[in-house]
Formats: sequence, structure tokens, C-alpha cells
Amino acid sequence: MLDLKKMLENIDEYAEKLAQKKFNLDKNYFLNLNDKISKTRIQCQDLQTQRNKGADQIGLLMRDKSKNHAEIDKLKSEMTVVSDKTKALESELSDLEAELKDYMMHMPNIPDAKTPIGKDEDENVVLEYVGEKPTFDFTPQEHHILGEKMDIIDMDRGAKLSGTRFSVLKGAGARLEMAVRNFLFDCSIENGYTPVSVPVLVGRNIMEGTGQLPKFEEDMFRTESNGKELFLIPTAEVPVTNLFREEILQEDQLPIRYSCLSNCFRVEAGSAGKDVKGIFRQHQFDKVEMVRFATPEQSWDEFNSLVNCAKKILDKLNLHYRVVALCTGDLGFSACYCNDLEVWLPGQNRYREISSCSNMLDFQARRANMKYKNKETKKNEYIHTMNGSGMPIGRTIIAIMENYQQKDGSILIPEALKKYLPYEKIDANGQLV
RNA sequence: GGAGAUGUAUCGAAGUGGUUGUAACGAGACGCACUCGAAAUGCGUUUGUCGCGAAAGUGGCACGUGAGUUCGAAUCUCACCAUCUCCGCCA
Repeated sequence: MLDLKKMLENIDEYAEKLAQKKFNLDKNYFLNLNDKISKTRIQCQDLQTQRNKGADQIGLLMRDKSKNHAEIDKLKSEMTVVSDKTKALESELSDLEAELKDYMMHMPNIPDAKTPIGKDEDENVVLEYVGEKPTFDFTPQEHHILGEKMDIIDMDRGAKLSGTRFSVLKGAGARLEMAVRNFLFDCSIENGYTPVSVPVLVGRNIMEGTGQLPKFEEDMFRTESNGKELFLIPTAEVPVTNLFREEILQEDQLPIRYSCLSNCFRVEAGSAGKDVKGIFRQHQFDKVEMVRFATPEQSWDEFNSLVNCAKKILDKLNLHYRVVALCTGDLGFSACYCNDLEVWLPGQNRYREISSCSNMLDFQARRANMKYKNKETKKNEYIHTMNGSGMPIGRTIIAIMENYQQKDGSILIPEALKKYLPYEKIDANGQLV
């Protein structure tokens, strides 16, 4: 959620920036509503004061036995009127506040000044290329072709179990997956993160805290059982970021760096027909997520360090990639700045997103009410949150398969992975040798 | 799933309808005094949040959450949530 005060002071600037993220601010509605709320609030507080004083007075009279009942009864009936009025106004005020909150919960975070301005992903800006494209003396295949040939990825049986966008990994495929999971998990620990293991089913308020709800409900898997509603998380960012909701941390505790390997579930509404082959875009996948909590002063250093953590992982695997700054139109709902790492996939002959690192500043902290006590000012201030993928397991597997494939149809095991999968390669028949 | 109990500030815990007073008492933390320093002792400070105000200040709201009763609710009623104990069931 945005800072309401700042927004009211710089309403035009905010309107413009929100428009860059495709949110059309209804300025009149917004200002009127605010105006109505502050007027109602003042009236309401006056009435509440009146009610409190009246009640106290009655209490005093009742203690004083010499007073007659007629006087007390008269006051009581007067206070009934005040009390009714107060209740009516209280409920009016809470309706108005709920309306404003609902409107604000649908507003995205505003882009940071260094986010390039642009309509869509075509206007993202490449910041850096790292490593070099591998060369092949044959035509490299896409991962799903290799996977089916070697019988280590079974899309058909995945679909049989759960429908499209589900898959089954077998033999060397399943072992490669486990190796990648362990590798990425250990990478996050080497990079200084404390691993956490969290629920993948969470309540509605948790999804609101990180910004998935209320706006993107159709993108989320929802369960309901015994009247209890729970959502399947689309990323570990959701439960991990919410760990400190409704808490006030000490400044010394920050920064906090957590990593989490979890299942992720996405409906992928609106991406029908896109990336339908293979395991690139699945309803269910595993991912190591890195989440950081920081003070506003630490925020950007922490963010840059987070991006470096992600880069280090791809470097270890010797993969070629580029770093991209997302433009305003492509930026996620909660983010104010985002760098994507796009790995080179020779089979697809293009760069594809493998990690997305975003700084949310205080946007999520406001929604989830996460604060820290500033040592100097002694005030409680909102913390900053940021997160990035410490790689999705599936896409890392794809990158390895496509970049390490050989002319004979085998796939070499990257050096960094041999600790977890002590073989030279997966041969053309899908055997580890 | 059945039975019972509990939920109050940083922690422990009192408070079963009334101003003064958001919260007795205890611990912790912080500040000051005493001390060469420390301990001990004494005094003081210590919930959050939203208004109005340049500030001093001043007012509202919050005792698990939400509704209700009442002139007035931490206290009474109802629902929900969480925790603990016992029983049952089950990875």
C-alpha cells in the first residue's frame, strides 16, 4: 500500500507514476473520499468524547446516593441519543475507510526513478551481458525434445494425472531435479541466507500482505475445506515476507536474509498457448526464493547484493545470461524496481527469464504492518522488503539441458553439480554414466 | 473429532460493569543518583496507532478477532480464531 499522506501532498505526481503502471487514478473520487473521511472522523471523535464524558458523569451521579433518580434518568435518555448518533457515525466512518482501503489495495507500487519508462517488455533495458553464448557444431535441441527422447521428462503422463502444464520427471530427470534442488539450497546458505521452511497454503490476509490479492485472485489456486479458505502460494515470497507481519523489529535485527525452497503454484491465467511445451511454464514448480528485510538506509545496498547472489549462482553453473531492468509497464504490482536475469537457451535460441529480483521498498510492509524501531528517532518505521529467485528448479534444469547438450544426444553434468550428482553425463538413452 | 481450561503491555500476572486512570503488582530494559568501577540500593522512564497543533500539548481508538447488550464493557452474551491438558484417530 502507498503512503496516503505523501500521496495527497503530491497527487499529480502519483497519478502520473501510477499511470505508468497502468493504474488509472480517479483523482476526483479519491480526493473527495479522503475529504469526506477526515470530516467524518472529526465529527465522530467529537461525539465519542461527548459520549465518554456523559457516561463518566452518570457514573459519578450513581455513586452519590443523595442524587435522585429523575436527574440520572434524564441524563441517561440524553446520552442514549448521543450514543445512537455516535454509533451511526462510527459505522459510516468505517464504511468510508473500508472503501478507501479497498481502492488503495488495488493500487500498484509506484516505480522508482531509475526504472526505465516503457509500455511493455519490449522496452526493458539490458544492463549487462555475462559470459558468452556456447557454440555448437550441430543444431541444439529444446529441452522437451531432449527430455522426451531420453525418457527423463514425461509430459503426457503429467497431463494424464493433472492436465496440461503438469509433468513427470523420471530416472535421471528426477535425480537431476534433486541435485539441482540441493545445489540451489546450498548456494543460498553459502550466500548468507538463513533457510526457512514454511507452509505452502496460506490465508487470504497473507496473500494481501505481499500484493497478490485482492487484485489477482484469478491467478491463484484457492482451496476451501470445512468452510476454511486457503490459497496455494505462487512463490515462497508470500509466506516468508509475511513472517514478521504485525511485528515491530529492533533495528539491530536488520538486515534479515531468508531463503526458502518451496513448491509454487500458479494458474497462469492469460498465458494460454504460451510456453506449452516442456516444463518452462508449469502450474506447479519448485523454487528457491531469497527474501530480505532491511531498513530504508540499507535498502538499495541489500537489493544490489541480492541481485549479485542470483548472478553468482548462474556463474557457478557457467551459464550465459543477461541482466535486464524491467520498464514501468512490465514491472510487477508490488515492485518499484526490478532486475530480471535472463539465461541463454540455445534450444530456443533466445534469452529467457530465470530470476526476477525486486525491491518493494515499504509497499509490502505497509500492507502487512511490519515495522522496526529506528534507534535514532525512536519511532517505529516501515521496513523495506525485497526478494529474488535463487533459481526456480525447473528452469535451471532447462538451462542445464540446453546448454550442456552434446552432439551424441547426451547431456554433461556441470562441474558445480557433480557434488550432488557424481556422474559425467546423462547419455542419449537417459542413463547416468 | 470429544471433554476441559486459557488468551490483558517486552515477559509473568492482577483486574467480574463506572470519574480521576488504559491497566495493580513483580520481573526485564533504559535513564539518573550513590561508586575508582561493578554489584547492591534509591528515584524515574518504559504499548501501539490515528486526528488537530509550528511546538508544548491535546483528543479518538485498541485488553485474541468480530458482533451484541448497556448511558457506560478488559469485565456480561453470542460466534470465530489461537494456545494448553486429557481422550480418540492418523501420516
